Amino acid sequence: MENSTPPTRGRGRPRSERARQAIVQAAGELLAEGGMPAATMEAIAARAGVSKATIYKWWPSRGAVMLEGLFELTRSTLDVPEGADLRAALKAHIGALEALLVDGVAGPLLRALLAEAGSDPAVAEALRERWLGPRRAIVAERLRAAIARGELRADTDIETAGDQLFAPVYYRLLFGHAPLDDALAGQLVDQLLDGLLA
Amino acid sequence: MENSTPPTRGRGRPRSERARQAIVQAAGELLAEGGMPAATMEAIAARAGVSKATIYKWWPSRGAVMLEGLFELTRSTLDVPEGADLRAALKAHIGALEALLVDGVAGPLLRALLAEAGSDPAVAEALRERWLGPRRAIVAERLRAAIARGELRADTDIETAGDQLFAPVYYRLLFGHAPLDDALAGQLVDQLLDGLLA
Amino acid sequence: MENSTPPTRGRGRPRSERARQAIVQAAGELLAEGGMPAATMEAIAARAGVSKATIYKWWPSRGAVMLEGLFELTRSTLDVPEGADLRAALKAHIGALEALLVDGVAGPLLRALLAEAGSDPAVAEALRERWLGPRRAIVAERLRAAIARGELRADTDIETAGDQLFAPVYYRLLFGHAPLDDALAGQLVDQLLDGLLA
Amino acid sequence: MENSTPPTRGRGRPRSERARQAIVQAAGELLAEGGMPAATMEAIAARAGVSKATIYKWWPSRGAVMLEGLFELTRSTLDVPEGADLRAALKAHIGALEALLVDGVAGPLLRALLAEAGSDPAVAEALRERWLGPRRAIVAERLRAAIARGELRADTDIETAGDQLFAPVYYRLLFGHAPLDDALAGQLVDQLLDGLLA
DNA sequence: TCTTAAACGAGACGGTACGTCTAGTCTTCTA
DNA sequence: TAGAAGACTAGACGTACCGTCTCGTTTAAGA
Repeated sequence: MENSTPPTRGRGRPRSERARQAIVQAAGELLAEGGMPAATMEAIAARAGVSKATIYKWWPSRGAVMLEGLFELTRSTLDVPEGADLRAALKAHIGALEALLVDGVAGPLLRALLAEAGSDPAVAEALRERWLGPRRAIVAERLRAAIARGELRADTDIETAGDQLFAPVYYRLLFGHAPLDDALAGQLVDQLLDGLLA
Repeated sequence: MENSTPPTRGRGRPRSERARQAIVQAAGELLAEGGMPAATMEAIAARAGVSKATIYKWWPSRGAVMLEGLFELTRSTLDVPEGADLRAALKAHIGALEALLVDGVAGPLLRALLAEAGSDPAVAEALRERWLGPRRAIVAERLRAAIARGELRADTDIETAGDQLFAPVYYRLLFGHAPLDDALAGQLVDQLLDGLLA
Repeated sequence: MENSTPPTRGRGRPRSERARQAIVQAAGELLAEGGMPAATMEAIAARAGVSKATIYKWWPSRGAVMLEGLFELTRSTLDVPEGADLRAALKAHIGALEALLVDGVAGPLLRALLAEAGSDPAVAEALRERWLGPRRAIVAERLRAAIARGELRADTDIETAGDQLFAPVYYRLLFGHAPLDDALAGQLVDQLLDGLLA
Repeated sequence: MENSTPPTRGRGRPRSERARQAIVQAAGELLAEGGMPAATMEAIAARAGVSKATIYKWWPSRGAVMLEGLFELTRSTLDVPEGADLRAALKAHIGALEALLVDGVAGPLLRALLAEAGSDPAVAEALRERWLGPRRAIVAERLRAAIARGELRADTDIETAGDQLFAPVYYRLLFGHAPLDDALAGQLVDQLLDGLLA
């Protein structure tokens, strides 16, 4: 009878979970300390106490390491406040995204990944699939439900509405022309729902 | 007031305008062809038929070269449609930005510069001062006038409104999750002005 | 006196003779095919269908594996033609050495070992003890007997005479400036015994 | 009119003679200190205060660097004692070769090069052309003259005679089974010229 | 027959050198 | 004196092999 445990426990020495974590963490630390140019493979390996070959064995590029770092950091940040009303729920989502990006390494990490995405389609794809997609899906679902309830206009373009709620957060992160503060989420939601017209 | 003396004509051989243009153009071409990793200083110098030292003599970094490339490409794209009404004027502005980014090298150029901005504050500053600032100022002025006319609500946050109009364009450029098409400008303006509420 | 207990037969699985042979043979094949740089431990293990750890368990270094390869190849090449006269016996010895080195892997093997001997005294020692020594001893004995018989001059330096008979074979093997052919053995012996003087 | 100075003084920065010497010297020192495994490209570059790229720019391999080192060390060791009689001249030649190899780095250098010659035909060729050839040519000429004078037998094989004079020196260098001392040269010449027969 | 223990294959690990590439700087000649 | 050519130092790149280390498996001796 077949063994049902899935990962097909191989014969050789198993992959070191300790090494995996040390690599991902070292990458994040270096990025936070010295920006993208400091997070070289060489430095990551040295900081993690790991051989470069070990990194290349499990990740095809620096971008891939950082992707894993980003997803590890933000594994449990998609919890959706179920009961809240639409306005509060949207503000909560945007506020959570801001909180995620404004401190810690997630902000620099995401900036580095957007840079890599320019020349590495795999990184771009992963960002869309695993970062952007889930967040947009939650909000899209909320908006769709609100339209169905008659709370929002029927001709609302959900894609674009999502952009208008989330895009400013990335925009301010990247250009740095305005702060990512508490007021932002409120203004984004209120202005979009109520409209600017007098 | 403009300085009329042609910038301190020194003793020796004057700076070659031919070289300047060749460098900036070569940088743009390489970026368009092979993305950021192809636009090395070495490759730019070779393509432009120029010595690397000449590039370093006039620009402090690759980012600075690309900044000049971006500004050269988009020198005359801030012409504002004076007479139009608010709605049309905003759509025209957003549409012009989309057109600028969607074809040619301005899109990749801007992505590269946002990456560099992460580790080079001078690039970040230049982007804010010379790219973002003028565009935001024009729209901010429009919005301010509309508020004064009583056309828009008095409590409108102009900064945030500008973000909600422009940020989605960069957002789609960087993540590539949705197209930068003609419909976008219209949806952005209409949804923001009218609001989403039924 | 020989120990008669077959080397402390322990409890566990006995050493695999099949593995030993596969390793030594693989090393020789790889050396013959791609020279020294091809005969890596990794490649030997792969070719032999053996784990690297198994090699390191029984040999301390690559040099040691190759030593065993050399001695295995040449186990029974010291048979001495008893009855022949001095001149014929010496020619037979040199000819046998040439034959050994000129085809098969013994030549490249010996070259590799001489290289290793430069940085590994154990290899140098083993080469002297087990390769050079026995061959020189046989010839030295022959020469000593001939001196005793009055056939050779009493002031002959046996060490140096041995060198003059054997060294040219290695010399041509290593530098490749002249062939290791049949004529060589005859010329070496005749010129040394008869002298060059007219 | 063409410039007659041969090396076509180019436009750019000229090759640094200081770097060339430092590299060759560092290679020799490292070889002397730690044998072949210590003379890595990395270590040579570090010791010479030179970038690895500079080494690879001028030499295709470590073997090529060492070849240049050997030839530099032994540039002026082919001076032939013209007037001496045959016996004395041969002893002088062999003694000079011994002196060259017995101290300093020439011995280890030559051993390293013979190892490389096994897998790099260019090194083998260079050794034959520039190391072995000149030395053998001088002795061959001497022997040829002696035959013409009737001092040596007419049927002497000059190639083989050269081997019998020189090969033992390399043989002892490589195997280390007997010293490279002053007596050797005398014995080699006397035994070969006079023959071993009583 | 069952236990025990050594040797085995597979293969991941930390380390180190490889040869290549790019960044910037420096030196020389030419325009 | 600017510019082109090109050699220079510095250091990261991704690859390969080293020798060591866990694993799970195999094989025979001893209980």
